[in-house]
Amino acid sequence: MDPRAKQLPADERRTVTVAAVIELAGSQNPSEITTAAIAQHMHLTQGALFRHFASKEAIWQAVMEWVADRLLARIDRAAEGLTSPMAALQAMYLSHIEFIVAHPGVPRMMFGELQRAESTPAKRVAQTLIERYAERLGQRIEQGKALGEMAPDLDTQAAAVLFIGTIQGLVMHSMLSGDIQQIRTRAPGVFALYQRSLRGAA
Amino acid sequence: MDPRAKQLPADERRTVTVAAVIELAGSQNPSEITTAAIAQHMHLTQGALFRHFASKEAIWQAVMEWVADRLLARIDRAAEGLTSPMAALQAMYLSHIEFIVAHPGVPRMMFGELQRAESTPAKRVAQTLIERYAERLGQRIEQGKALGEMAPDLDTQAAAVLFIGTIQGLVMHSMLSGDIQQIRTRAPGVFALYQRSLRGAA
DNA sequence: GCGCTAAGTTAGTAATTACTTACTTACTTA
DNA sequence: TAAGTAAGTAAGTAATTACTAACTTAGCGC
Repeated sequence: MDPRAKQLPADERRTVTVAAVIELAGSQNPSEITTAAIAQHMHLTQGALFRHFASKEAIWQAVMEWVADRLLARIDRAAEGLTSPMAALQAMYLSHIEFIVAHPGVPRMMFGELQRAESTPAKRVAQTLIERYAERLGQRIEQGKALGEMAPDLDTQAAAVLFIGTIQGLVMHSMLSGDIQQIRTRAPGVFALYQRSLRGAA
Repeated sequence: MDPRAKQLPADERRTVTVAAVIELAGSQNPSEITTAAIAQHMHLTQGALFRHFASKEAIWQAVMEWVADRLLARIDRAAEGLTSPMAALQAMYLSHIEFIVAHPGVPRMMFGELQRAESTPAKRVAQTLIERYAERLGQRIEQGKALGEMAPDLDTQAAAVLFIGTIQGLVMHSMLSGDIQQIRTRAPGVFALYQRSLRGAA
């Protein structure tokens, strides 16, 4: 049934490894993912992993880089060409939600990495990701104020923090219910509220 | 300097152990806290811990119970006697922020527990805590709608999710900056936005 | 088809970790 | 003060984990 792993060129094997970790993180605590579990999930022996990665930490770094690249590309593509800053924020929000539904392990890995005390390479990648993300949010919010779509007295940084909190709240909720799909049905309602907070007081 | 631990009665020793874990979680990844580290932090040998707790899991359960009791008591006390639902939410919010500043390890532990795949006793306590928390939020929001302080068409559950997200966003932000105190200065701005979203559209 | 190299396997190792147990010390109370 | 008990110590153990090294096998260029 599981005769033996097909041989793959090194870069492909690395790609597949990253995918395996992302998948595993969807169903178990990322900090408890062992190299043995990763290898097993790929139908490979544990030792083979170390032909392609110098250490477990290097695997995590590759995983976080994959996440950073894909997520930023995704929200950029979603907001591309949208002149309305509010519409752009909404598009970024919804594409982020879809990303999480497709890869439920991602928010868990992100939080897990940021939690670390030491500054590992993987943690630094996660930090840079959020910084870049916040930059993009800040730009759109500033635009929104300039164009009159958002309240002129809006606290840009608070609005960026709340945007991320919006998603975090949904993630928290889905972890409680255990059903990731729920995040999709709850998302619009939460964003509607967020939108109101940007528009200004009554 | 550190001659030997003073002997303590069992219940006091358990209390001190919980405090030690909470403290440790403030400066390191909760999932990496070992029983040896806990014991060392209390100036005790590792073996002594198991005189008072059947297992490490039992320690975590006690810790989460401590958190649940204190946090719920704190937000209840803060909102007590406030007739305005909006003012009550704000009081709960601010007292929660103060709780986090006093015990920065708590949100990390909460998230870490909820992340677990298996249903451990500690995880169940964390789940119950959030459920109770959400209940209280829901009550106040419903009151706010009934009294006209909040938009009548407000999505109660979305508002509760966003409330928690509000705090989660601040926690995320503080984990990035590495400075927990920042959460205190950023908190009012974020709550101001949240408040706007409850009041209703322009 | 031959030979070289990249990829995978197998069976380790050292370090760490939760937990145990036999013994010792401190405290209480009769 | 003597005895009993609760609390703490010291030195383990078995299991797990990341990583290694000696070997086997697959696949590609000539």
